[in-house]
Amino acid sequence: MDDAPALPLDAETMAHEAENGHKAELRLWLRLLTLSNLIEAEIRRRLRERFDVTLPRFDLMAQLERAEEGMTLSEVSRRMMVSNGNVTGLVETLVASGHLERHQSPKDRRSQVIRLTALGRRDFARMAAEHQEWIASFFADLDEGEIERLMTLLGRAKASVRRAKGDTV
Amino acid sequence: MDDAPALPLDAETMAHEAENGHKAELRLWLRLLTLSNLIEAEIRRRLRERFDVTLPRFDLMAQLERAEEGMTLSEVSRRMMVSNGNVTGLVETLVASGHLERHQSPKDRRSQVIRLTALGRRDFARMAAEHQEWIASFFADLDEGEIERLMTLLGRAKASVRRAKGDTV
DNA sequence: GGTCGATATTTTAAGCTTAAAATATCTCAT
DNA sequence: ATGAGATATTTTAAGCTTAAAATATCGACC
Repeated sequence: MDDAPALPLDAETMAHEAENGHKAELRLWLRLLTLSNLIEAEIRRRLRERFDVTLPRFDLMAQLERAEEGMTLSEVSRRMMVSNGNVTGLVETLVASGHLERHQSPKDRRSQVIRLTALGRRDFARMAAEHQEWIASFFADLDEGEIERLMTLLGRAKASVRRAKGDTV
Repeated sequence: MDDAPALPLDAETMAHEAENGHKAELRLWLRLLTLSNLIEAEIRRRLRERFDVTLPRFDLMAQLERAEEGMTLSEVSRRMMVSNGNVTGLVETLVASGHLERHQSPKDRRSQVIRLTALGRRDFARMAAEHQEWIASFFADLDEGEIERLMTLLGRAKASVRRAKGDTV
């Protein structure tokens, strides 16, 4: 903690910094974030415009799509990586709009199982089809090899982040 | 709209889909989003824990760091890519905490110029130093070449998305 | 000089998100 | 059986975010 935290940087180190003086890793993070936000904002805009639905609601329905027997709120919350309370509110809305149904779990009286209704499945299918086309068009200028390399590198980055997060623990 | 929207997929197409039946582009988007969210959540957590500050406030201060003469709210709003009303609220908070000062613009009575105070510069410098170390550690398992390739591919992806967004207009 | 469209900012309403606290129920070791 | 700790859910308070409407001012054109 005490060793030279603010030493002037040598020439080689400087050469690795960008025009804005940021380290390569920081520039990478900013580019990643910008791209992610750019895509997400456009998806939100289109979901709203085309289907009058929010992204969180779409994501929740996506989690339930393949769960024929439904899922508990906790399971949805874990998969979406959001808080329990968050899911409570989203489910409330989607039950009210007729897209979801909830039942007490027969095995655990603490739990509720939620499931897409017929309306929910129908509406989600429509939205998912367009959504997939949007995404494909976003990356249309990348060839197969580039997509493959991006997948690999992002996978390695994800592993690195998980390792780094845990290091502190 | 009428031409065969749901034709069964041929073998070659199927081969390009993943275990979960998603197209490569969709899997790429999900991986990108997951990584971005993973990093962002950890940064939010650490900023809160270490400095009791939120990410949007940190981002706003970051925008002002190099603007010796300050910036207008609109300029900040454009650079942060968030709404004007959003900036209004963040500035309110940071002025109250003594990190920002605001002045009427001498040239335009509609505009206000905001600038970091001495406290703001000092606190931001402390936070930015740690923040940069966090990011570096997150990507520590990637070598220089991998970071370089990721930067390039993300840059190409960004260009593709911008092109695709505009296509509809 | 007056008017009109553009720009800067604020306000408002709606919705998302979280952490933390409160309830209810479950599980399991004794 | 029972009591403790774990788990499922909801509630609450605080904060972020946006779109849209409302104000105020600017700039340019007639």
